[in-house]
Amino acid sequence: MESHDCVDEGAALWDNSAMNTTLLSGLNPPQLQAVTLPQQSALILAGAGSGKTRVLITRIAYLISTGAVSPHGILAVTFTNKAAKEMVTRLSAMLPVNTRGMWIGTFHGLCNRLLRAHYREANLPQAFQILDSGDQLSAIKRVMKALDVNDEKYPPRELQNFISSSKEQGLRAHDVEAFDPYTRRKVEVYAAYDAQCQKEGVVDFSELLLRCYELLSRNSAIREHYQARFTHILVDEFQDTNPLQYQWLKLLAGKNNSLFAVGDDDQSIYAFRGANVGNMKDLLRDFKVDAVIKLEQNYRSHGNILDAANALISNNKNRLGKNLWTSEQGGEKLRVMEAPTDVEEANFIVSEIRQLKAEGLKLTEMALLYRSNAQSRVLEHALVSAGLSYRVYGGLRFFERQEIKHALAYLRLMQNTEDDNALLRIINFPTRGIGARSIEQLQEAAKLHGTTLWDAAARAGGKVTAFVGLIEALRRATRELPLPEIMAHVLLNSGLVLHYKNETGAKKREAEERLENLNELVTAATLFVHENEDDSLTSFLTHASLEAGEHQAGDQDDALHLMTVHAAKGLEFNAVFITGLEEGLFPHQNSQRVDGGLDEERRLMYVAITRARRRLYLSFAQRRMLNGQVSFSAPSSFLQELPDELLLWLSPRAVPRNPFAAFGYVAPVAAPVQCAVSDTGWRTGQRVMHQKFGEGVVTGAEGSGNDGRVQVNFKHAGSKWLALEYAKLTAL
DNA sequence: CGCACGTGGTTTTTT
DNA sequence: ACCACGTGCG
Repeated sequence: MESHDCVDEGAALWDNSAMNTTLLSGLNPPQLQAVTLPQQSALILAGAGSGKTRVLITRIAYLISTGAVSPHGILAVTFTNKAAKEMVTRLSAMLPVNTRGMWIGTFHGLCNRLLRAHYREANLPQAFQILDSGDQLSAIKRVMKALDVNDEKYPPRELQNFISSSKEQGLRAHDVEAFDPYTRRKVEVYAAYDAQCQKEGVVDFSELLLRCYELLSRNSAIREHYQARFTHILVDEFQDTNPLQYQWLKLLAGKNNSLFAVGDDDQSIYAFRGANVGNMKDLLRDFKVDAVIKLEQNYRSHGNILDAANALISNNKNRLGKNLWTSEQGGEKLRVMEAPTDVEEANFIVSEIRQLKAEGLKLTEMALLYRSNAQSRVLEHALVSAGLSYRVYGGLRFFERQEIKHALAYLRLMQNTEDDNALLRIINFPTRGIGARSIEQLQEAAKLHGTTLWDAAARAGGKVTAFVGLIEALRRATRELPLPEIMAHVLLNSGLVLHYKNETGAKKREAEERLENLNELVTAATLFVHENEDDSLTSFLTHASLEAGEHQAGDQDDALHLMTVHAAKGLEFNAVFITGLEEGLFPHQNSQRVDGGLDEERRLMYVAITRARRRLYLSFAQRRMLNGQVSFSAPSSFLQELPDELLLWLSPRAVPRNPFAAFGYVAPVAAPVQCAVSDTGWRTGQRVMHQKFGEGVVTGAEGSGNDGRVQVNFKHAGSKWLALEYAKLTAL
């Protein structure tokens, strides 16, 4: 990613002293300091584009090449499989030793590895299966049904959230404080859910971490073994760790090991899923870190882009403090466009893309970013009409597709008959005449005898018996086969392939795609066998759950990148379009409800801006289709936070400078106004004063004249609808 | 059993 | 506007 990588030089690599020069050349002073730090815990505050991944990898290479540690003693943790893979690849290019002794992986991957190695001590079956969030949700629904929980009062999704976030805080059901009946009921479901998972031999994602944490904290022999082994623990994207992950790291680090954490508090954009930036400050305290190293030189963006990013982020409170700079001063100004509608915004973007393309910039070098997925629609439409190829990132992943999940469920059930989730998924898919009624009977029988559904099915009759026979036949026939052949056999003999082949009419196309995916599944299995030593079925199923897989074709085409700002973190492009910069959309209106929500939105904007290397477009629309209705919004307040002199307006300037910005006043986020066809004389975005409620911003209006009413978001009193007949409002 | 229609929700997401 | 999910009918 960073341009100057220092690899090769054949023989020199084998010579320690020569190698270090090769390794270390091209590092700037703080980077060098970070890489060559003596054994101690450290926090590397690494700004966007400052070479943080490079530092992390070079640090490992340095430690090994100087003999400070053998590969055996390295534990490197990331959040995504992609990051872990990149680390392994770059490291093996840099080091002549093999990377095998090192443990490099995601939190979940590493915990899985530990739990497999010590499954008895962790009280798990050897071949325990991993539930993805979809599986987890259906498991929760089953528990709720069994406990007769009202799913209107307790939406399953909310329970899922409750359980996951409790686990991420390190709390078991009995640890959760419940003072009201509502919470007590949720705790009950939590406890029953965990019991069900235990019985069925499955674990969800957060369970992997919590169970592993408990294993290490309760079993001193195992803990001490790994503490003695992993003398150097390195963590990427540390700002994204949740409390449990941090506790896990602390446990492994013990008293003597060093924790080398790399992160950027300004790029913390995952608080909504439990990430705790506070871990950075805790780290300083808990590990008595005396040297915080800041990587502030940016190798990615031109000066103007960086200045804009710095200006924006300086509005945030509670930063650890960091200011990016670059030797690439100046560059182009940021281009700002106000369009009347979302459609015209998209058309403008298309014409700019065409222009850039004509100038020789590849489509892959451009990215279209937006705050929410729904926004891609209009953009896609414009791109299709213009004949520009693009790829939307995010969305359904390979192993999450329905047909793939069905196929894997057969394998899971064959391997572990206790897996009720898997059984329920396929007992009647393809349909074999086992209806809801029969399934209910099975569940009752299982409950009555305290057995699994499989055992109940074995004792049932008729069509259920045939199903049990099918699974057993599949198991028998594939016992001795290699993985890809098991896969192919199951696909053909389960009736899955036939089912999709028989599809006609409207569903034909869809079925064809599903068949292709099933084919791809055999390919994936073949690939897996080639790439992994452990080519067992269990191992493949784990791979499927833990690595839902980007498994999409078309990477080689010259296609534009479309994605949410979240998905863009860690990437960079020559030209970036940040779209939909409207108050209520970006910053998103919902962020208002959350403590620190606006700051997180601002960090998100910071991430978006810093993706651009040379050219950055900022665009917004006065009016757009939102949730099936036309809504009107004011320009994003973030635009006001960017210095005037860095902006090049391609449309007449629409954003007034905020005279209060200097005093730290930030207007509340206004919701996009729906159906704002009104004649009240008040325009959304207008700042107003009310005698009782004080200062606020008009966020909506309807009706006309004194019969109308306006919605005002007050700085202190919150959002209110006011009838104009009575309310005395003055414009500010 | 399978389809048709109705209903509710709609920020961001990795494992 | 659109999608995912659930219920009720043929």
